[in-house]
Amino acid sequence: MAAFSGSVEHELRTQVSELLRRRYDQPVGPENILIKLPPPEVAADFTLVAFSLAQLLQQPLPQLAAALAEDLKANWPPLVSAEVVKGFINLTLSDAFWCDFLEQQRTNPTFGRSTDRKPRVLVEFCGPNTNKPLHLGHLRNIFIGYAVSELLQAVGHEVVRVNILNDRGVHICKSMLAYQKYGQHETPESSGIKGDFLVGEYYVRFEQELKKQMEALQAQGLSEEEARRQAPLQREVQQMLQAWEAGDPEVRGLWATMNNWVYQGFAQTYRKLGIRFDKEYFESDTYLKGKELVLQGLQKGIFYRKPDGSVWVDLSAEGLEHKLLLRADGTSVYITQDIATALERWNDFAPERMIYTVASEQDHHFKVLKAICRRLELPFAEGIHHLSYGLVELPTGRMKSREGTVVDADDLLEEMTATAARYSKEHGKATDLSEAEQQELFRSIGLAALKFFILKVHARKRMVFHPEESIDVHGFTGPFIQYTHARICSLLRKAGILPSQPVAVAPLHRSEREVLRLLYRYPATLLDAADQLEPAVLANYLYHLAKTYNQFYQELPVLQAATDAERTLRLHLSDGVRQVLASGLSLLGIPAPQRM
RNA sequence: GGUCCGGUAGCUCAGUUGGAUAGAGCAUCAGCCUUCUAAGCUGAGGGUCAUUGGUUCGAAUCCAAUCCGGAUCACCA
Repeated sequence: MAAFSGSVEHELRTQVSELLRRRYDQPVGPENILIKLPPPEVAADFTLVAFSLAQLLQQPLPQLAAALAEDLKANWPPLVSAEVVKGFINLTLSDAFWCDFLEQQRTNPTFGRSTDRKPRVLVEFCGPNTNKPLHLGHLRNIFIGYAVSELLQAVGHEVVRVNILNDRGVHICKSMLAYQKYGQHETPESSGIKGDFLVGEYYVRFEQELKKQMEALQAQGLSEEEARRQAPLQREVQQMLQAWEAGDPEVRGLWATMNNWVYQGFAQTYRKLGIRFDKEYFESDTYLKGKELVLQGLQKGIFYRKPDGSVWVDLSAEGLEHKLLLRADGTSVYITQDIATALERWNDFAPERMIYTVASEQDHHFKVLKAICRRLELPFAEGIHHLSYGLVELPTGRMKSREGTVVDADDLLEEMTATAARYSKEHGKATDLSEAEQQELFRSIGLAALKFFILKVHARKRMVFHPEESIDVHGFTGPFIQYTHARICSLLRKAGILPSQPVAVAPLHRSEREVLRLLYRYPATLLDAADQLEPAVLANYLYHLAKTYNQFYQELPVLQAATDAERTLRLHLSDGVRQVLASGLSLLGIPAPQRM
């Protein structure tokens, strides 16, 4: 059905271009012809904006618009009316056109998706530390990254979904050290605590114990900075990091054990969220690489060495600053690792683009990364793209792990599920389902509420997470769209086998047309959302479609329609909406239950 | 201080890339279930699109300046 993605606009542009050339003997390229969608109060399907054409052709606007409307009516068969209002020409297409569109749409299970193949793209998202559970911030990252992956795939890209595990460093050693001191060989099995939460508890424990030690030292008159440096735990954790880097078997063993606990915990959470990765990259694999690349750059004179031995790059030509790449002791810093990881990904998959789903705090970091890769003339440099999203804040302000204001992903999911269950039971919903089916349903409704609440906001915007609003099921929410879908499914079940013949051309009601116009926009919406890497575009569209369908549903009977032709049309129309809602929700990673 | 991002209804957000009288949801108020799932639908009130100037047939949208909020400018990751 790629043929229908914007085909009317395309055809219209070509027509208008040709008609203008004939009438005024002047070439007007199709790209100069502006087609818009009329506002709701105008009962037309498309609007041709003539202001700029009048200017371009040096013709008086009223005459030009009138002439163009006449020419179009005479030469473009699908058109039944062309009304001129000021500089707008409002175009209405025939009922036959829309019925034909519906028939094509409905019988095409992949309507909206593009069949042409586009280059391979790599999308990184999630990026957790392996010392604590996933939290609300990761959820926004994951939802955006996953939906963008789905969108890119839907429009024809081959997509590689990757995760990056920050599995080494001093913060990882903190939970290890605390476990070593206080753990008493506790395991997820022995404690009954999910692995990532168990490790997280020791991370918190470390910070608490360190704080105690620091307070004792500060009481003796040391500054906070000095107290931190001298605290025994701080020294021990540094020693542990060195032991880890030296490959000490005992430390490495503990590290592997605890990380595996965390990974098992993450895997459970990923499953609940309905996401997966094609490949996971571990920082512990790449943190030593990159050094070679820097030394090559140094040889080529792209970088320079300071007297202390550290290596730097001067990015002032790009409006950036001088950036350290290797410390005086030869060890690499974060950005050096990132170059190495990018190279590894390039070697693994040779993607046209590498999309990094990372919070906007790191906007500057990615500018620098890209600039350095350009300097090194790495083949993937231009393909580096930072998919930047704004922080999630709570009504009380930013989440602070030290202040215990972090919302854990697992807890949140449980709450959403419980709320969905409470609502369903209070309202006597889905009572004909089995216990297991109900549980599954509640989970999918809770997930829908959460994902949609986050995805409906444009990624670049900061957002405040209001718990009460996020679990709402009314209005502009995920459950509302699910509900519309489930209601259509119910309708179609009652209708039995759908009439297979194409709909007879019946005069269309206004609300039927509005639904058709929206269905028609689905392919273009997907292209737009994928192009912008913006799931919110799709989320907004889906809400709009569901809302418009509900208006139709309220206004016109389907099963009890007056004529067979109307009944068939409305059933087909409902089926078309059902299909697009299911398709769109799936791209957002939201399940579409058939009853609720 | 430099750079980047944001500022639209009481609150949370859209706004078809410069087009028609700026739209939704929540909240408030008033209606609609003997008919296909009321997690729905209809209506009302609610706006100096941060401010000021500019660009033009036309600006929430583009440009400039200013104000407010946030992020960033680490030998942290």
